[in-house]
Amino acid sequence: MPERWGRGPTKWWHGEFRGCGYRITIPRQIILQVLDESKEHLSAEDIYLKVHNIYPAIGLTTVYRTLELLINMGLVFKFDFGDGRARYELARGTKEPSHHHHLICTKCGRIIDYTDFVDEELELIKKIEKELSKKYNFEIKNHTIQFYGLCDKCLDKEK
Amino acid sequence: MPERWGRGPTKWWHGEFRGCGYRITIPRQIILQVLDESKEHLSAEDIYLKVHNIYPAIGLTTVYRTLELLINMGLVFKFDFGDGRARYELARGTKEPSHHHHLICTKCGRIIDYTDFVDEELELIKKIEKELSKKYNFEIKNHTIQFYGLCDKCLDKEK
DNA sequence: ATTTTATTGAAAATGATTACCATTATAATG
DNA sequence: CATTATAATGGTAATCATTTTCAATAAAAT
Repeated sequence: MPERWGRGPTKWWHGEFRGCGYRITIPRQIILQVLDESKEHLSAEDIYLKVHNIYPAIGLTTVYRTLELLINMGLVFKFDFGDGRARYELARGTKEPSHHHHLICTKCGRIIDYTDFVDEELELIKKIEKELSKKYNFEIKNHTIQFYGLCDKCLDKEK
Repeated sequence: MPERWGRGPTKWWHGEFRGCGYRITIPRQIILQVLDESKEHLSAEDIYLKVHNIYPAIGLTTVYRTLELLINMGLVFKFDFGDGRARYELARGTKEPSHHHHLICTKCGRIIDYTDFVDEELELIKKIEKELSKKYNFEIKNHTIQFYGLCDKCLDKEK
């Protein structure tokens, strides 16, 4: 759904920004573009490097600051895979609805996204979400299911 | 099951240590004691402070080192709730089998352990684990289910 | 075009975790 | 029990991701 709002590079999230009283700036546009173009779980530095390729004047500080803003707006999710750096991902990717279920190798840090059992999982998750948010009066915005262990390569190396 | 292996402070994990060629030292004993006596999700510093109360000569470095050792031995699990500090927990508590399913408030960092739906969840988790480990040749050692959002107190404050 | 004020970027500060290294303590051996 | 080899320790310094600070800049309202 590109360019639905008139000519020029007007994007879907412009309205969200204006609605919150935030300004639309070049760094913010490019950071969102980078997030939108990558499916991977990007660290702040990953994002910084990609952004830097497009527009070198943008600093790492701005990347962190913008990510925090986007998280508060609900446009970005932050993940922690236990390797000391956070990962960021567009909440509502322009592609399919995101599914944050991972296999994480505790040795090499590899992250495998699996999409098996999506239906069964989401059914259970939805049910749990409903009950828990009622019981604990908790507003659930996101969830993760992570399996930790050793990937095939690291299992081989152990022998 | 206290003191089953003769007199003196012989613990269940002594065998595990000797089997791996590791020495049994005072810091290690106290760190394990502290972990065993707390149910909470302790940070390294939490553990350090508790350990320090029992035996002040033990340093923070040793706490970190010992935790890493215990993780590699499979006796301790490390968690990351996204607040910048890792949390540690005995894998096989002397109490009930541990269940790492949490509600995490992204505003104040509060962590709620819920034990609802345990049976349903574990049934699905077990099934998924079986299939995924086969499909990806991945040795699964642990898993987490986390829901992120706003807790009741932080919801109140928003108004 | 001017003005207000949010946003930015560089550098410094912070906080958790890790590396270094000389000292100490465990446990194997005589 | 004394000796010895070496694993383990603890304090300090280093590292790395993330935040804070602050003067300069740019967005958008006027």
